[in-house]
Amino acid sequence: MTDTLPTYLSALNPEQREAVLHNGKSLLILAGAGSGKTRVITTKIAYLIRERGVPPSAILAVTFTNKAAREMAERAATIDSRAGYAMLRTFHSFGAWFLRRNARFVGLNPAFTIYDDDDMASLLASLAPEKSRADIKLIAHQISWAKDYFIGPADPELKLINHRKDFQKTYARYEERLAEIGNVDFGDLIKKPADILRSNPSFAEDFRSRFKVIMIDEYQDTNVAQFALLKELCGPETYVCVVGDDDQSIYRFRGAEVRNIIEFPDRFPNTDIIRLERNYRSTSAILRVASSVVDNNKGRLGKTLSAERGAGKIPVLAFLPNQDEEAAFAAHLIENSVQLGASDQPRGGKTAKAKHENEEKGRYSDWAILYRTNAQSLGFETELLRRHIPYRVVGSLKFYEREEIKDALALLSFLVNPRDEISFRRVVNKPARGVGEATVGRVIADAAGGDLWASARRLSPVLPARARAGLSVFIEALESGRSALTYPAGRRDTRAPAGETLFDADEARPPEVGDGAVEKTPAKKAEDAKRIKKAVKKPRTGEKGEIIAGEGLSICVATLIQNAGVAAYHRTHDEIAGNQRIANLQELANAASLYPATADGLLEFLEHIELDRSMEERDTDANVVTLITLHNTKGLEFRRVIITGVEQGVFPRDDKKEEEVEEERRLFYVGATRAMDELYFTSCAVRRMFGQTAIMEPSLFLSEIDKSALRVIGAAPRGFLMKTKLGKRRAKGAKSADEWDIGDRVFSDDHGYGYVKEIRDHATGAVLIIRFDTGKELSFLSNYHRSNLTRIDEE
DNA sequence: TAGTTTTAAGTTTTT
DNA sequence: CTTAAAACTA
Repeated sequence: MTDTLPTYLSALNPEQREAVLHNGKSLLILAGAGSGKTRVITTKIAYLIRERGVPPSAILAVTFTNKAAREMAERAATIDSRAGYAMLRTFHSFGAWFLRRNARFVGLNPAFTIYDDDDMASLLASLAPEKSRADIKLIAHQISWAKDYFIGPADPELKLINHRKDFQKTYARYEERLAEIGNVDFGDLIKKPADILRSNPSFAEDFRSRFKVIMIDEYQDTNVAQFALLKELCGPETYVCVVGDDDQSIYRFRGAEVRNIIEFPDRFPNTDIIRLERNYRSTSAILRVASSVVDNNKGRLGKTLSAERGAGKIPVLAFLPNQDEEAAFAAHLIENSVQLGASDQPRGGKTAKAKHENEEKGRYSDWAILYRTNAQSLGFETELLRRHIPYRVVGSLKFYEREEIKDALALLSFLVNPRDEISFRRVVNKPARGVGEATVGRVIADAAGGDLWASARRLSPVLPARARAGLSVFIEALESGRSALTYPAGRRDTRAPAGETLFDADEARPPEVGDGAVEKTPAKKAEDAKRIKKAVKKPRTGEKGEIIAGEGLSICVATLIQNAGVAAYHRTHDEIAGNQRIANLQELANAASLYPATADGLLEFLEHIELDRSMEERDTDANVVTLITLHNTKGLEFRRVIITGVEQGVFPRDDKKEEEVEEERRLFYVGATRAMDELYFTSCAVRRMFGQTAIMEPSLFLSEIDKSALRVIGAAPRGFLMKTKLGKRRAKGAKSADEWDIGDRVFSDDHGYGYVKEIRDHATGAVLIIRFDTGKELSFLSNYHRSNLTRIDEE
């Protein structure tokens, strides 16, 4: 039996094994939901190292999220520890890595910081102050869109995004200004590396020898620019393996191009295709529901998932009157299942197995509540809190969106890059220290696109007393932050001249072609992860509310925040909210303690924050319910899933065009296939949206499911699924008609006088269409709006 | 310039 | 309804 496969390979099914052992030119793995795709990738990495002698550093594996990258690294390392030396990153983080090492090709200082969408908008606003915010946002969006499609300002294809000449001009000016500042935006992290490789053929040829194997996960969500980058990274020797599922492409709005996966075999000649269609996650009842919706899509490769886990429970669709009931329903389901487990708990001695089963039954962490938009989480949070059900909200980026955190980060960014006008404007007078618009304007004009820190220093003596004093505080704070840093290696003079950048362009690191010397060891990475957890868990704050410095980079962060007067401002300004803000700043400082107190460490810290804002280390052991957007569930699985708000206008939104509806269908498919054992849908008759109570219809997707595939709870609206006779409902409608008649005069506190124009039936009673004297027409549900609407009896 | 009041606008999904 | 920007006042 010496010729049998090693255990880690024999554990795979034939298709998975074929995918792992495949060798040839390029490979496309079409992996359905729950088909063990991650396992294939991680095993393949280990296999290449073990059996094929591929050096780990010659393997590049690209994932979609940082979380996925971490997970993959962990799993691969359990098969072979050397896998930890492979490069596992997101596309953007790979782009940043590449760009820092090869920035000189595009005249960029390697110490760039990364602008997020807000910074992008601020920069655009400073270029075109006459434009409204909505316009700025649109332009910002179109520019990122262009970059996702690998279109520069000079490319004729730009017309396809916005044909107007002034858009082209704005884009060009934006690029110029960004280059002057020396920063990059998200799109640049992909586009610039591709540009560099494309326009430097001999360098590109050298670089291609670094990575012999390139694997890309979630390939269905890559965009045109990422495809271009992939093409540039591939030499004649490179082995390319992409993995994806066209039915799970859900990031079109961000430039994802499903065609990348559909046309992959055409773009990479001699591609072999392997399909993974055995689903190990969900029961067939769940898969049936998921497939019946996505089957309505036209543009897809098509596949048939087979359930390896048997029939299972029929998914439940609950029609509920409103959001509160929806939250209560979800909470009730969870509570019930957990209590069931608890009450079954053995009183006396029972076997460990029985105990284990009970525990499984009763865990909060089996449950996930899914919703389309982050805003929907609120109602569930309230209800879960009330019932003392533990939960966690995944992925709302709130922490880094808090004003105090953005301010602190802007201070740090400015410290790294004193040409960063956007950060400078944000923090120079925050908290207010007498540096007004006029002074800011003078400094910016004086710097003329150059070093603002130096200009501030130079101008300070000639400014009026108040501005001078304020600016001095700002400059001194920066200097205190800088002196908390050690300078980059190789620099003799630790005392930098005033206003000098931490990194100078001429000091740029030499280009790196495949050395990989600075990569962290797997052990180091694991240790870092532990320290992150520890630091984040224990936020300490000083007694008087000052920010306490820990070790490493936190000294710099704490010093800077402290001396800029930010902490003092929050402390004195708002006692209640201020405490929270200071605690947040403290948390930021704590997170920084993991990085060395060097300029490089600061850069690394900022980059980490820009590229991975999720903050939470997913603590899989915690026994809590997960609240999460449908988008965020990609790659996750839960025993029991509740998909909420399955209503027309919410999921899908009604303003969707056909192609976008297809994308929402895929999102439905992604959400439903997260469930292992039980799946629930909730659909409300009424929902508070935009500050108004709207009458909802069940989602189009629900009507695409065969009624035998779902168990329906609650009253379905008429005409939906159940083919009830019209007359039956009429009788009920007549009931409410004795309260309301067409033509009744009504009064509403919000909208004034009006009359009943129409009465319609709905799941929970009559719907009144009221035409107000203002000309506005609104719908009211008679059972839920009585307080808002009164009938005026006329003679 | 800072703080307050008023008004308007916006709510998808994320690296 | 909430949040953010603009306008206004001290």
